[in-house]
Amino acid sequence: MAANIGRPLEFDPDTALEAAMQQFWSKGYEHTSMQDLLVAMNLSKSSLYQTFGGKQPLFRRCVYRYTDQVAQGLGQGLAKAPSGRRFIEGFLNSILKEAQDRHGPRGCLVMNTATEFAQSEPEIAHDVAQSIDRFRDVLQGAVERAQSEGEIPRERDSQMLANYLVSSMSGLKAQSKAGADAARLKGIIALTLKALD
Amino acid sequence: MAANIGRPLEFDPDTALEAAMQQFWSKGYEHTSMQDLLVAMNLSKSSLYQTFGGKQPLFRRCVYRYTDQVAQGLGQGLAKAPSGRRFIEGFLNSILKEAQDRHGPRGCLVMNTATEFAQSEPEIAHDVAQSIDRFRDVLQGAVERAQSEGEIPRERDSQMLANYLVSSMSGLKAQSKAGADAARLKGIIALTLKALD
DNA sequence: TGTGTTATGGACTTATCGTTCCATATTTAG
DNA sequence: CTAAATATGGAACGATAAGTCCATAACACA
Repeated sequence: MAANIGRPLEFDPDTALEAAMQQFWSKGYEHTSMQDLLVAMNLSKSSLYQTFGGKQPLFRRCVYRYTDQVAQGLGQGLAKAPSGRRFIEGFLNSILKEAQDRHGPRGCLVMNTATEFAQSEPEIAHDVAQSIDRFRDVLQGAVERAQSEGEIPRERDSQMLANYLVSSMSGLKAQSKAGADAARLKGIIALTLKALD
Repeated sequence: MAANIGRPLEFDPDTALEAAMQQFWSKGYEHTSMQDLLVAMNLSKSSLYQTFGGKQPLFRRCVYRYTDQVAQGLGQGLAKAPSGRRFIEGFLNSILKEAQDRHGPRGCLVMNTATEFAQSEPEIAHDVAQSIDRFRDVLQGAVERAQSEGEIPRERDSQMLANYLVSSMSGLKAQSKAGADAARLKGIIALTLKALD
């Protein structure tokens, strides 16, 4: 496939992609210029175009990468968690930490993308919907584990609960980004968990 | 104050502002160009700059206008509602209608603005935080009315419940914008209401 | 009617955007 | 050592953005 002939790349595409993702996550698509990307990724314009095809294709790869990382991270967290319920609690509480992150609260890249593009770009809207369903599926696994462990009533619809958790996460991250303090977020989280009983 | 001397305006500033707000709500700040605004508002560039000062000041006035309209609309809805609880249910269910709106699901202009600017523009972040608190205050009134009517337990913290409702609304609107269908939204709404019991 | 005041339309300016292109550098295969 | 292939750096391009400026139009008042 990839011919091993010719001059070799002077950068690691994966590292560059990660840097681009961080930029888009912090500033959104429109507020990130090519210049910003070139600096963050530490490569030349030609290399960016040759390797990633341009700004928009790069962005879509970043959203995909983010989705993978988050879904995979949640899956691993669930595997290690002492119980499904505890995992869900930890998942919601982790939003509190984001506010103290060095980047500040950046929200969820997928939902940020939905806000920026869902209305105008059908292809990106499709990516977003797929990402959301991936998050939902992992959380549904957590709900079902909690049900099997007796921490959530078995008769509840696990898929709906998972949809609810995705929606709640999105709301919480938006509140955090909009300046809500820790006390407010904690209160919202506590109420959110009530719906699981 | 406003001198009534000189050539009179050929447009109604309030109508123009409403048109600008609809544009910003539909497309966001960056995706709305001056050209878009001039067409939507039906006025000349000079008039826009003279009357509104430029794109950013116009945008902030639009966000303020939106906040006023929503807060006032909620207040009137609450006054007419048969009960506090019923008002809250109607408030959440109204998000379902937005998806069938001729504009499509546009989310909440205030939260869209938070997503686009909270990280980079402190002044706008301040406006956003104020708007959120105004929404919260109206909803807190609804919660307290429901408590006095025996539909929500009196011992619950009405302010926290109101914060929770704001966050839930924001999450729901984001899900709607991201393509969630009516069934999914209804399920989330039903779960959201459980937290009030 | 004339003067001061504000509004309007449109040309113009300046900056920045994403993208393309080409000459040059660096590698592998034969 | 040569030729083919790929990567890189930087100049140049076309488009579009927001914002400014000025000549002209339309009013109120005296």
